[in-house]
Amino acid sequence: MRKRVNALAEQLLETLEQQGYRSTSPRRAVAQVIVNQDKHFTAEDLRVQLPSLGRATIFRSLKLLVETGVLCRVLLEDGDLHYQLSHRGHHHHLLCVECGSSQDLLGCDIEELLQQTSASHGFELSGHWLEVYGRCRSCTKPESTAELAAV
Amino acid sequence: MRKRVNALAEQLLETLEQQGYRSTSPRRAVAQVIVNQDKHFTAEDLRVQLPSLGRATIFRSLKLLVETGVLCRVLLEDGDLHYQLSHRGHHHHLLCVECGSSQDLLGCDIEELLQQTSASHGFELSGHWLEVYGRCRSCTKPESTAELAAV
DNA sequence: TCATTAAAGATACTAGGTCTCATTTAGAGA
DNA sequence: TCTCTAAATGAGACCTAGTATCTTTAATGA
Repeated sequence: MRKRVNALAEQLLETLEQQGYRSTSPRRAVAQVIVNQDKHFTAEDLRVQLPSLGRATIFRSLKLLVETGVLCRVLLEDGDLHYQLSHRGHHHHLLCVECGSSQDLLGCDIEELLQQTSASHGFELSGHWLEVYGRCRSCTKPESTAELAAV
Repeated sequence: MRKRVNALAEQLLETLEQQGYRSTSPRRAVAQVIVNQDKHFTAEDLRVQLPSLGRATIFRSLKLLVETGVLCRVLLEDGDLHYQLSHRGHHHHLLCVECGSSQDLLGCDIEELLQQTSASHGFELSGHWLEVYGRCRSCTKPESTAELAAV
């Protein structure tokens, strides 16, 4: 388990190195913490888990990881922006408003639909941002432990 | 021209009054400036145009107008959130990345598509956020004044 | 017109992020 | 392996967007 996580963290650092960035010990620490997150997180979350790193270093690392495509930003319903690992190029998220987990939205042919609709408005499409909110399978299960605890 | 704008500003204030909020002179000033904007704007934009109002008042007014549905927030490509007048309930925007203008996206059956796709992920849909970016008709026109000026 | 109470203004504070600058360090080359 | 240099770090000032608090002002119903 530990090994797999470290391997994934290694992968992030390799992505940086391939783009000419150095593999430093603060970056290794950030990568390790990021791959251990089980949901989207904020810079503050990292800061708490890495109290020995400078604040600026954390923000710089996040920015770099977003630029290199390792992380993506997710927009919460209230307008807050969080970070999470990005597994593919352009994609969208299904965000559970209850547990905060997120899945990638697959098989959604929104691009074509948007292309058509934009064209009909005389608009030359260049990009879009889509986030989908709801409750995931385990949060909708009536016999979930959360439900039982609440009763 | 002036009159029409004032009438629209009056309408915003009436919406507030109908919900039990007072029609004060700072709110009238904010409403007037808002209806004069030709694109999405920030609190800072209002502050510059209304230097005599307190900062907190501007933020309070914006918050109130968003809550009452008069304004909506638009997400820019870089993650910045701006404000703009909202003409309908739930809707999406086509944002021109060149001139900053925005149109409402009409005739986009995205809700149904998302409903289906979410369901196939075992996800109970509760909401979504969509912004579409591109270039509007006048910014794509090759003989636009902007193009000529640049040559 | 007066009393009540919402709203305003001033200002301190918070969150999230950037900038500057002196110091440290990764890693390329001798 | 040592040395050099550019890249990266850490500390902390600063910035932007927004909230909280507290005192004063003013809208409105009686």
